[in-house]
Amino acid sequence: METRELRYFIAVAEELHFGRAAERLGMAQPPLSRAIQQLERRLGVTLLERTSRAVTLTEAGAVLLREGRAALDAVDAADRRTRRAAVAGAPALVLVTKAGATGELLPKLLDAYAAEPEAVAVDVILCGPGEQERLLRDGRADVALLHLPFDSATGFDTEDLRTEGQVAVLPAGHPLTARPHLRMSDVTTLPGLPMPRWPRLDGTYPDGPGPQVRDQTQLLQLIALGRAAAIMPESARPHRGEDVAAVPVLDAPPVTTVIAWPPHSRSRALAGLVRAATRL
Amino acid sequence: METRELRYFIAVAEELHFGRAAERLGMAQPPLSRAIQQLERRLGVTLLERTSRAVTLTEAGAVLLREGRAALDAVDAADRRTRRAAVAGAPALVLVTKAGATGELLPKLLDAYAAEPEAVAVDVILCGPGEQERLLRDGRADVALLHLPFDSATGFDTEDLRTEGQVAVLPAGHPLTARPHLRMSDVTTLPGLPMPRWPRLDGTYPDGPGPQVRDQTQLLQLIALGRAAAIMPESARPHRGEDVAAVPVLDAPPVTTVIAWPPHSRSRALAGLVRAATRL
DNA sequence: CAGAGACGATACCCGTCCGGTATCGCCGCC
DNA sequence: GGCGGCGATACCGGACGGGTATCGTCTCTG
Repeated sequence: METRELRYFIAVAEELHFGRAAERLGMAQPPLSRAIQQLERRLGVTLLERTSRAVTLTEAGAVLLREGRAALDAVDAADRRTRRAAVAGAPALVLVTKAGATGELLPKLLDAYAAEPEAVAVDVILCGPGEQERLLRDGRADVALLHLPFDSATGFDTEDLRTEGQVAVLPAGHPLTARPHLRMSDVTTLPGLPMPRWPRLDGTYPDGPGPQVRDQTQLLQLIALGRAAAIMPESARPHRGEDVAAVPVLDAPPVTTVIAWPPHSRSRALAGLVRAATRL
Repeated sequence: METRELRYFIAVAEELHFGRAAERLGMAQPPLSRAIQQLERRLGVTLLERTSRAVTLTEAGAVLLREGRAALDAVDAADRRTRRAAVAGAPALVLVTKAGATGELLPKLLDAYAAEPEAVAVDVILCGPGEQERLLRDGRADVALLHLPFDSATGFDTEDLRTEGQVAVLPAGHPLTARPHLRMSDVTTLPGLPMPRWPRLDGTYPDGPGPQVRDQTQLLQLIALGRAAAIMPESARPHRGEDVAAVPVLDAPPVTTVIAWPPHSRSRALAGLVRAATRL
């Protein structure tokens, strides 16, 4: 099976329409039809059920869509990491983490690693929630800082770095800020202070009462304005009070920050960074 | 990057010899040379350093060898799992585990799962130590029973099933068998009873004094003959005494049996099997 | 020191296969 | 019943993969 065939099939399986898939691939429809037929013939498997009105996935097609995406990610990762490895003076490691979520842990880690004799240049990518896994999987990043249980570390090697409780972040002066600590139920049901809605991976937002937010800054501003409340790890709490206050939430699930990397990529540089992280 | 190019490069990178690699690939040497040049040109990266006497990997080449193997495994997995998904009546799940190492856990699991209403056929593969990961990675198997810390579950999702201590297995009548329990140091230094040597993944054996063994049966026979001793999980201990005796080893690392599967393959059947396993 | 041998690169040729255009067959819908 | 949308088929040209023959270079040897 060639990656070209995989790319073709995935386009068709996602569009469920040969014409649109061909357009997306920048080619004409007939060779695409033929390529899919050939793929089916070589596999000995029917991947798509076609009528002149609709195209649907067979069960085997659904399997190939799932597995094929993972395989293409792996091929892309090989491509990207190889290219990066060849550029002299380029960052030898790319670290990805959620924007504004690691507090002082990230600078500490970078400093500690940079102090090592064999340290190499480390690039940092800050991205939105949930994107880290994809970057790690398709080779745009080599290592990530993740927050369990929010992020999923499935398929990666990890080392635990820190476990912490969560705090409720509320507008300064809100009655609850006088309390020494809170419970989840105190915070999730506040009238007039709904929890914000974060975008899904595809950019759409779930339904609900809360305001839509894209990043930490927006969130803090909304809280300061008295339009929202949020629960976040202690270390993500803003330190200089910008009209917001933080109160520990006793029964919020603890958050573990882990350093994660693809299990097969045990380069010297990566090993050094992981070592530096675990010594923090 | 096409899988054909990856296969070619990996062959050359492993052989470090274009002629032998071409032979292994069943093709002539010149087109192979050209394909590698083209791959290097497209990547914009030198992968191999050639003289007329030797071929060596560049750093980027080493990266592509590692990453490319993983990528090819992922493509092969997509191929195999798609083929299997299409065959009606074929086993919908393939479980792999080390031959003779799971004791009664495996039949219990299969029975428990088979009793479920939506159970599908499960094939079982028994293989040598260390091979499970590869089968899981390249799609010949869907789920595995692994023994931490002996096997590595990196890159897979897992659920813990059981943790147990280890026992020393000794020839019946050996003085140590009278003791109620032992320490590692008691067993590893026994004069005339060396620990056996297991084959590596490539089939070669490490150097050392112990006899070479390939499976559990050989091992037990050698122990019964008074030629070896071994340390193994309690559940792997032979139950009908075949001239061997087992004594708990207090300070041996505990062994955890886990059920493991590729993180992206969350099929209904697999989920059912994992559920049955965790309920045991 | 010259010649043989090993090895990767180059030159050149042929067949296959990929991709394009034109068109067909089928089906739902005004 | 004709029109339009959609996937399949037919056919063609060009690119590319793979084969054989040969070269350039380096090393070892008689």
